[in-house]
Amino acid sequence: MSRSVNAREKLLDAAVRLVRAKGFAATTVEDLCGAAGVTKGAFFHHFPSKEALGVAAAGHWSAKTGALFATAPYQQVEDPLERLLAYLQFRRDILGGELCEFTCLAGTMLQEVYAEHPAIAAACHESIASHAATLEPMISAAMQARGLDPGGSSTGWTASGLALHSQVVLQGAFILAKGSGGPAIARDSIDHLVRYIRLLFAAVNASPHSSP
Amino acid sequence: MSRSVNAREKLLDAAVRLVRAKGFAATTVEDLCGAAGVTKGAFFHHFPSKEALGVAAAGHWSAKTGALFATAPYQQVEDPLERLLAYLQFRRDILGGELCEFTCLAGTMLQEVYAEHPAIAAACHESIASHAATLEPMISAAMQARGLDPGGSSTGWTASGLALHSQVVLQGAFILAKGSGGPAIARDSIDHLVRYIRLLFAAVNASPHSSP
DNA sequence: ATTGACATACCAACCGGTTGGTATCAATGA
DNA sequence: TCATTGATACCAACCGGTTGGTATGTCAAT
Repeated sequence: MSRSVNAREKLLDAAVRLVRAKGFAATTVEDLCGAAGVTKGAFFHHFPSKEALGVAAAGHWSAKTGALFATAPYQQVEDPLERLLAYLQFRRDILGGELCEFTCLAGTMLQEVYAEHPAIAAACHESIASHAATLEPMISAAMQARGLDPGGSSTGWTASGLALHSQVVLQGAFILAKGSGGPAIARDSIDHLVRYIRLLFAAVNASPHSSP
Repeated sequence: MSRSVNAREKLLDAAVRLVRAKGFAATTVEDLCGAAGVTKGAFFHHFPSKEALGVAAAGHWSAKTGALFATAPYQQVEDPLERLLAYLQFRRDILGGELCEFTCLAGTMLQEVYAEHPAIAAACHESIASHAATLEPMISAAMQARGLDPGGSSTGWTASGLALHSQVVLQGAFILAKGSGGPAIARDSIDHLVRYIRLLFAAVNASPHSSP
C-alpha cells in the first residue's frame, strides 16, 4: 500500500479524462500511462487488462459523480417536485467549458463498447441506473403529494420510468452536443424535459384523470 | 464503372452493419472487407482511408434512412400534429430484433469519434440534423394550427428545437437500450415524449385560444 | 493501349500484454 | 538491534499479433 494508492488512482483519473475525450478504443494503455505519469508495468500491476481498467473507471466515475450530486445544492430543496426540477437546473448549470468536461463517461463508453466489452457496458449501465435511482424518491414523493399512483396503473408512467427518461434526455443531449460542438442543444433539451415534468404534474393537478 | 458499383456499395452496407454492432474503432478494415466479400485492394481503391469510409458510411446511412422515412405510412397522416405523433409511433414500432438492428449509426459513430475524426462526426451530425429538419414542417404547422408562435417568442420553444429534442430522446433511448439489453426503456422514453408533445399542444388548447 | 476495378502480397508502426528486475516497508526472529 | 523474509508497488525492455496502408499485378472493357 505504502507510497501509492497513487498510481491506481492517477490511472483512473486519467482514464476518465482521456476516455471521455477520445473514446475507449482510441485511448491506448500508453496514453493512459503517459497521462498518469506511470509506466506500463504499473498499469498491469493494478489492472489485469485494459478491459478491467474500463470496468474500474466506470466505478470510479460513479463514485466521483455520486459525491458531486450528494453534496449539490438541490438536495436542500424541501419540496420533492421542486427538488427534482432543481436537480435538472443543476444538470443544466454544469454544462460548460469543453465538451469532454461535461459529458458522461458512462454513456460514452456504454455506447461504444456494449458489444465488445459486456463487462464494461454492465458497469456503465449500473452507473447510470444507480444515478437514476437517486431521483426516484423525489418523483415518488411528488406523485404521492399530488395524489398520483406511483405504481403507474392510473398514470401510464412510473417514478422509475420517469427517472430513466431523464437520463435518456441527458445522454441524448450529450450526443447532439458533440455533434453541434456546444452545449446549447443540451440546454434546450433539458428545458423541454423541465417543461414536460411541470406539465405532467400540473395537468393531473387540474383534472382528475388522464390516460393514453 | 462497369462491373461493380458493387464493391463500394457492399462495403458501405457492411460498414453500417458492423459499425453499428461493434463501433468504428473496433471494426477493422479487414472485418469490413470480409463482410463485404472483397479484398483490401478494393477497399483502398474506393476509399482513400478508413476515415473516408466512415464519412461515406454516414452519408449512406442518411440516404437509406431517408428513403425509409420518406415512404413510411405516417407521411400519409393529414393533420400535422397527428403526423408527428404517428412518426414517433413509427419510431417506436421499429424497435425490435437485435440492438444493432434498430440503433442509429450516426449517433453511435458521432459519440465515439467526435474528437478523433471530426470529418466523420460532422457527417453524422448532418445526418441527424437533416432528419430532424424533416419534422419541422409538421411541428410548425401544428403550432400554427393552434395559434402558437413558431418562432418561440411566446412559447419559450421553437419548432426546430422540439424537432431536435425528439432526436435527443431517441438517441438517448438507444444508449439506455444498449445498457439494459433491450428496447423496453426506449419504448418507455418515446411514450414520455409522446405524452410531452400531447401536453404541449393540449395545454395551449385549453387556454384562451382557438378550439376545433 | 489505356483506364478503371479489382486481387495478392507485403510492410512498418502500433498496441496490449509479458518478463524480469528493483525499491520500499512491515513483520519476524536470533 | 539488525539481518532475513516476504509482500507490494513499480519500472524498463521486450514480444508477437494486429492494423491501416501500399506496391504491384491482372483482367475486362473501352
